[in-house]
Amino acid sequence: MGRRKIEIKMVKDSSSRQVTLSKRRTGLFKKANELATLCAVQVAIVVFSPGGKPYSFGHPSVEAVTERFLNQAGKPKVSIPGQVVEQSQQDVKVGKLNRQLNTMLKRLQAKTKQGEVLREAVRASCQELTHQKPVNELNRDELLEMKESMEKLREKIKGRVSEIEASSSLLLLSNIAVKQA
Amino acid sequence: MGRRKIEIKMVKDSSSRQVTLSKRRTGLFKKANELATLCAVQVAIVVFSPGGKPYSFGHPSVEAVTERFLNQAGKPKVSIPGQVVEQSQQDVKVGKLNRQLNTMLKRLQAKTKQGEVLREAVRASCQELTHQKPVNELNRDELLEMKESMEKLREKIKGRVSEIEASSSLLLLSNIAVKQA
DNA sequence: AACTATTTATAAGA
DNA sequence: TTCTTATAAATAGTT
Repeated sequence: MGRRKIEIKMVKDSSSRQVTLSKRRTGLFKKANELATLCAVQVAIVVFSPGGKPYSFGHPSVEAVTERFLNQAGKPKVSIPGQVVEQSQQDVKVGKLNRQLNTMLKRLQAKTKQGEVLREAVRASCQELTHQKPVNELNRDELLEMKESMEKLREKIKGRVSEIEASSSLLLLSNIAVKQA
Repeated sequence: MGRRKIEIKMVKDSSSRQVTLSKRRTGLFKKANELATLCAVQVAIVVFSPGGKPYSFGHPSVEAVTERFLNQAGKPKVSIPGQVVEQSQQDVKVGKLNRQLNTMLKRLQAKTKQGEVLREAVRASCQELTHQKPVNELNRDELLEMKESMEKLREKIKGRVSEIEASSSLLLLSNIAVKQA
């Protein structure tokens, strides 16, 4: 689309590669925005440059769309207790089940990494609060706001712990079932 | 880009909206593929149609790119204990800290949803194993493979629980620090 | 960043 | 849906 036709191969010159990236990234995001508007769809795009810089576009947000995708991608197609199931779903192959378990494992590994980031953030926040930004330098409203944020976060984390413990128990059960065989 | 110029507004006619979606989605994915090839970058696109159908393009994969994005998006820019910090980092505004806490909260909410999907998957797997696919219909290798998968998964979940508990304790500390003010 | 000559994407129509 | 084609839009090479 320009002065001459180009082959779709990696652009060798690093400098022009960056120019191409910048131009085409802009074009891609514009197209995505048009698609979202014209067709009333959700769209998310994430691009990582070779240097590791992230660029993203999302409607309504990258997080909303990608989480939705990740969640439904892992949603098992096997039957759920208490729900009516079709015959085709009852014929699920064992291999499929195994793939699902592996998918869950991968997701959990990702979450473990996220957990490390989170913990580090909390540590940093704590450090910041107690050593780098003396508490008496904050005004009353800022303190209250921060306190609320932290309390909410703590509640969420507590809830998450019990959820995970419940999952863990179920896994123990299924593990025992296999051992009995 | 066609017979005539169109405004970038939602296409009213449902039928032509679907045609537009189909054509433009194809175009968008093609562009993304070209970008990945020409510029040696990672790209992921996710589109959800109004009906909820997901369409995606990823290089090397949607999962790899979106997980990377989600993991690094929350990485705190505040100082980390035990590391050398630059002066500019020590001047972090309290508002920034608060935004980071809010970001963490959002991420946790997303994880909570994921946890529900996971737990349901485990339930379904257990059900499948004990009721729908009698264990004696599986061969020895299949059983061993499944058992291993489950044990790995259980270990990961246990690890995650202790991580979260650690975070929880730190949060309690920081909460107390605020209260003292 | 701007500027165009071209290529590419695509809106309508079949 | 798929194809055709006139036209709008994107962009490669250049300044």
